[in-house]
Amino acid sequence: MREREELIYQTIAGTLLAGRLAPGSQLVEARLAQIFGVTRERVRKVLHRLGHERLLDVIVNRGAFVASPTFAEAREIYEARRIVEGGIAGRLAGRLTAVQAAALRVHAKRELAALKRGDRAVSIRLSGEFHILLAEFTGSGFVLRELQELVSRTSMLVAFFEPAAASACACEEHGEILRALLDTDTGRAIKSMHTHLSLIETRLVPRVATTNSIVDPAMELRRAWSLAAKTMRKQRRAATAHAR
Amino acid sequence: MREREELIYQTIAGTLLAGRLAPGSQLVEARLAQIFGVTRERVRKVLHRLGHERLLDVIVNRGAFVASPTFAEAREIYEARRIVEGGIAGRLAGRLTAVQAAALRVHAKRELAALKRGDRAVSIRLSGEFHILLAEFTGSGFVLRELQELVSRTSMLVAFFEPAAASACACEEHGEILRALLDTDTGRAIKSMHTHLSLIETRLVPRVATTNSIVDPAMELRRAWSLAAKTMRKQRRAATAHAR
DNA sequence: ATGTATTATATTGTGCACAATTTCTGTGCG
DNA sequence: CGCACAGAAATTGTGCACAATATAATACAT
Repeated sequence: MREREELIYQTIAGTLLAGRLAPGSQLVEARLAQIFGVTRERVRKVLHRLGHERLLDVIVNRGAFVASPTFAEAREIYEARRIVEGGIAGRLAGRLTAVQAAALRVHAKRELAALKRGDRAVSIRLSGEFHILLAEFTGSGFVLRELQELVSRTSMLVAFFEPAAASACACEEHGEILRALLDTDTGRAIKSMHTHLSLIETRLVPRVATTNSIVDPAMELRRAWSLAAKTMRKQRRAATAHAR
Repeated sequence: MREREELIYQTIAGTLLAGRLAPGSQLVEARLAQIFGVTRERVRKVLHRLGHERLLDVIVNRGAFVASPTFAEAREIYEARRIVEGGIAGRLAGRLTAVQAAALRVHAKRELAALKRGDRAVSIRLSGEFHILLAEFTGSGFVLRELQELVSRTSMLVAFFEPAAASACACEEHGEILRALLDTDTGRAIKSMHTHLSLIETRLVPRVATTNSIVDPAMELRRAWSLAAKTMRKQRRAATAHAR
């Protein structure tokens, strides 16, 4: 029962992060409970957790709604990232271990490969992981968690504000950041990180509450859930098969 | 009812941050519910929230326990602060508005005054607020929240690891940071922030699970609660008096 | 006496029924 | 037609009783 709750969380969070849910639409507890086959209290807990993490707006006596980020909020997120990732870059410059540097080089190579063969989905994912990787290398669990939250919210933003056509991730900038980090010039490392984030930010285009897709949120979640349940069964089968 | 829950949260959090509760001791839901005069569910919610903010360790099926920070964790917190406050300093250097600079100068003066007249309690509080103030001036709500959490956890640490005698806050260092921020030399600003935090860190002294005070947590909370209730009544009286 | 199984106790976790609140809907009135 | 208002419907919030779990105490065997 405990792991099912976690799976529900992952399902909703994933759907949210992918931008498949129309901003502002309500997630009704009873409805979701029915879909996921649990009691309302379980769903309720998950929704409040997502509210705490700012992926949902939960309003007392009214319910949980898909966060509808404003353009101003988007800029604030990027400013926050400049600050904390600037801090990360400053702390990491000239201090990377050999294995860390190697890992980053490998990662950059994979990014380039994905970009070249035009695999947009993988490209986006890897591009985000580069930043997470840097956070990991600070050795601070706190910083890592914070950056994960920031990156999560960033992906919601790009889902709403980024024209699908663009997003040809500025992969070379990661290379520049890496090079700066290997040097001992902290100022340069920080600066390259700042300009990188600012460049990403400029790709966002403001728009006025465009109804992305007015599909029923419940519908979309049902789909995601059946998918998750299927893969879970598959994994479980594989696990039992491996057990004997 | 809603505001009472908030008051309970504030009471427990405050007592925790002041280090008045022995690390590792359990906060039993039923007991607290009785003390605060609410149902167990209300207390339960507050405890889980405090767990999410890492002021309590909540373990499933076992309960909520006062976090007992290890020395290693303490060092991790300070490292995290170096990273994010380094980022803040780097972002703020040479960008402070006139009013911000003035506010910081006033604050520094108040710190010095408190230190000179030996008011330790105020001195500690102001010393923490200096950092919060800087976070505010970034204009990023996200960064502010993060730093508040870090500062909260720092005050728990000093309560456990700092010899009461010391803590003669290195107030002059704040002055140096301020001066560096007014300059446009970002490198210097970051460096002074780093050294400041490192100096604070060295004041902590490791010790092996010293039982600070083995008072019953419930006892201490009861005291804090009666105090909070009293001040609340006073405020309410004042408010109604003002209303007519 | 010591280690182990077993019951007892204390504490947390959960489903459910109902209360409180908000939103929707229709109706009457100007 | 617009607007205020009452009632209905939908939705969230909460207390309670009981289930699940972990810890302590006890009995028992070696």
